[in-house]
Amino acid sequence: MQNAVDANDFIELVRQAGLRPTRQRLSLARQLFMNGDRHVTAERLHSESLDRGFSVSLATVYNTLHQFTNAGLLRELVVDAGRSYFDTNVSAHHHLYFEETGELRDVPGDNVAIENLPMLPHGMKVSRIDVIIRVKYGSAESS
Amino acid sequence: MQNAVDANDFIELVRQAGLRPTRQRLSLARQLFMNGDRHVTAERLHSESLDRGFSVSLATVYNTLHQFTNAGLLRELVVDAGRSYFDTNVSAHHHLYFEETGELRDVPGDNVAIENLPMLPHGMKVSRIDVIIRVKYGSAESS
DNA sequence: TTGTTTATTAGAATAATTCTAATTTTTCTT
DNA sequence: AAGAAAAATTAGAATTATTCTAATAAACAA
Repeated sequence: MQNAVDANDFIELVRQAGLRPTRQRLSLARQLFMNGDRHVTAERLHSESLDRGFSVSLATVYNTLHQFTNAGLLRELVVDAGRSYFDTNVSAHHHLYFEETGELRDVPGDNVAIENLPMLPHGMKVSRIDVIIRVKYGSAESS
Repeated sequence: MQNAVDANDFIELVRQAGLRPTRQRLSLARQLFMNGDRHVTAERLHSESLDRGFSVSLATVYNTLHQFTNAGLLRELVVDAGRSYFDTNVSAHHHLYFEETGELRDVPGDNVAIENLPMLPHGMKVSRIDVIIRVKYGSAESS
């Protein structure tokens, strides 16, 4: 177990987000960022924590997810009403959403071109562009 | 008031959606489709109805919005967690979302090109592509 | 340490939506 | 037009995701 990833490896990450490296935040950071990209809900992250034997309140999970999002470590993602996903991949990219299973998969950002952005009202800027390609079971043809 | 639009003008629309043309559905259809394109929430449509002196239950508003959506008369649209909008424009198009005000505006569909769709798993088809361009107050540059 | 600031927590509160079971309306059959 | 059957509407309860509250605990600076 010499070089297993442990929560302390995330102290700097959390500090640089302007947050105190508490046990909870470190543990959640580890769960989020230890492996590759993830799309996770608050509930899921919470129960995952409990399963791993790390007790944290749901309120803290929500707080942490929002703080990480504000710090640019996560991106919030809404695919269907009444449920937020948090994506650990914050680079420009889009999403493939499997309607039946609820699975969410990344699509490289350069696959999608926004051609003629409409005129934005004066003083407005684009803060983000979300593209969600919804797929479902069925034979050929896009709807 | 010879040719004011009244709810009966929507009998055929509702029938063709495979639904009985009840007072409630006709009145809601009128509110939704009488004027140009709209982006409306259930709560809004409900209170608008009451204001117009037409009493309908919130449950019926929800039922009707979903039935119209299933019939292809509306398109459901999720821009932020925990709130659905229903769009009376069901042709291919996208959205501009003003983060501060919550305003939602249509963008013609041909302004956005999806270049290299990733390989879809066998037997899957695209059911819809949602593009939301989020804008906020600020000087120039996209994020 | 000791005090001050910031986090965490359990549980209550809120908000949007869905469900339930009773009543009313619409439609179909005659 | 009446009666029966099917479908729709309703009030209010229930559910779900999320946020709030105010009390306790942990982190940091002096």
